[in-house]
Amino acid sequence: MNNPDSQTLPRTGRIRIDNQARIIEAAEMEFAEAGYKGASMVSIAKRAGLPRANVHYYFNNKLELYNRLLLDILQLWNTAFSQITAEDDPAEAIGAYIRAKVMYSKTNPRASRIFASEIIQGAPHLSEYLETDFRDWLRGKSRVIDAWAAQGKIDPVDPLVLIFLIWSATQHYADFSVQVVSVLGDRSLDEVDFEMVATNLTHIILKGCGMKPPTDHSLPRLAMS
Amino acid sequence: MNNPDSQTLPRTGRIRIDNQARIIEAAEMEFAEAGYKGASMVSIAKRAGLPRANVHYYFNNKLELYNRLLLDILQLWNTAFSQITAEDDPAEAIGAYIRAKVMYSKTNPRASRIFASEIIQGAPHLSEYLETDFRDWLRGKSRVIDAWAAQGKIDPVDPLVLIFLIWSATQHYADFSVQVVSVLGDRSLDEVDFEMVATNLTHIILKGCGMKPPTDHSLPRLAMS
DNA sequence: GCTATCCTTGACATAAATGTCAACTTATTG
DNA sequence: CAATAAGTTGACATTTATGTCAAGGATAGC
Repeated sequence: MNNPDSQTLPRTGRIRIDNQARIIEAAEMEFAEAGYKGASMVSIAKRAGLPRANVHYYFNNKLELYNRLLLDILQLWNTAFSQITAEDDPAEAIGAYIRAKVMYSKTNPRASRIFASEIIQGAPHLSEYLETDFRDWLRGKSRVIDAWAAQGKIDPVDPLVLIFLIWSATQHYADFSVQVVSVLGDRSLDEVDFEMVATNLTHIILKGCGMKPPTDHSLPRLAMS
Repeated sequence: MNNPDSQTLPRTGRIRIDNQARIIEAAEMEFAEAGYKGASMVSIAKRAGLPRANVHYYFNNKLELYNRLLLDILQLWNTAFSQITAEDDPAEAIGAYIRAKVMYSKTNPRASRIFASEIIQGAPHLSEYLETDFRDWLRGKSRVIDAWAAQGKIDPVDPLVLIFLIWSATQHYADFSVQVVSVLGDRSLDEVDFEMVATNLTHIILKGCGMKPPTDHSLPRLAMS
C-alpha cells in the first residue's frame, strides 16, 4: 500500500494538508448532493481538480472519506452548541440555542444536509453514535427541560418534542433551502433572512412554551420578490 | 420496443396492475433508502422479487420509475391536505393541519423521505413543480395567515416561517424517525406516540402564535424505555 | 382451441465505478 | 547535493449498473 496512514499520522508537508482539504471540501459537496451511495469518487476527484488515483492516495476508499466527513460534522455539532443547565434562564437559553442553530444552518448547510441524508437513509454509519453520545445528550437535555417545567418556568411540554421542534425548524433552512428559495422567487437567503427566521422562531417557540418572547410585536418578515 | 406504453395506457389484465404495484412498492423503499442516484434497478428488482428485465418491461428506465413515484407523492400531498381559507378559525384550521401532517408522517414515511431526499439534493426533478404549483399554494396560504394577523386573530408572525415550522416539525417524525427511535430506546413509534406529538406541537404552535391551545395543561409525554 | 396480445427472462452490449499498482516526479532534510 | 520520503498518475482488473433484444410462454377474447 502506498499510503502509510491517511488518518492518524498526518506528515509534515502542507501539500498533504492542502490536498486533503480540497478533497474534503469536494467530498462535502458531492455527499450533500447525492448521499453516500449516490456519491462517486470520480465526481469527487473532478470537483477537487485531481486525478482519481490521487484522491485514493489520501483516502483509501469512499467509506473512509465519508466517515472522516461524518466525524468532522459530529465534532462541529458538539462544539458549536453550549451546555444548557437547569440553572439557566429557560427563555434566554432556548432563545440562544435557536439562534445558534439557525446560524449553524446558514454557515454549514452542507454538513447539515449530509447529516440529514444519513439519518433519512437509516443512519447505517451512525448507529453507534445514536445509541451512545447522542442518546445521552438528548436525555440530559430532556431532564433540564423537565426541571424547568417542574419549577413552573415553562409549560409542561414533552422535552423531546420541543428539542426536535427546534432542530427541525432550524435545520429546515439548510436542508430544504431549495424549497425556501423557490418560494421567495429564486433569491437566495442572506444574513437578514436568517436573523428574521431566528426572531420569528424564537417568538413562537418561547411563547408557545409559556415564556415571554423577547419581541412581542413588530416581527420582521421574509421578503418575497 | 417491447413495452407499448407503460404510463398512459394501462392495459386490461390484473397482471400488469399487480406487477406495477409491486415494483412501485419496491422502488419506494429503495429510493427512500438510497436517494435517486444511489438507488439501483438491480436492488429494486430484488425487492420486488422479479428479474430485472421484467422491471424494465413496465418502466423503461430508472428515471421514468422515479418520476412516476414523485408524481404519486405530489398527488397524495395535494389531496391529503384540505383547503384553508381566511374565513376559517385559525386555531381550528392550524390545529387540524398539524394533526393531518403528523398523521401523514405516520402513514407515509417513505413518501416523505423520498421527497425530503429530492429537496436536500437540490430538487433536480422537481424544479418545475417548485416554481409553479408549490409556489402558488404557499403564497396563497401566506395571504390567509396574513389576513388572520390583520384581523388580530393571531400574532403577526411571518407566514412562511410558520408554515415551514409546521412542515419541518411534523415531517421530522417520518424523515428522522431513526433518530427519534434511537433516543426512545429502540422502540418504534406507535399510534399513541403520534397522537402525543400532535398534541404537544399543537399546544406550542397555537399558543406561540397567540391563539388558545386546546389543552392548557396535562400534556402527554413520549415514554422512553 | 385459435390467435393476437401481453408477459417473462436469459443473454448481450455498454457504460460507469471501484480500488490497486508500478513507474515516475517532486519535496525534504541531513 | 545526495538520498529518502512524499506525492502523482496512467493503466489495469474487477465489479456493478444500465438498457435492449429475441425467443418462448401465458392469457384473454372470440
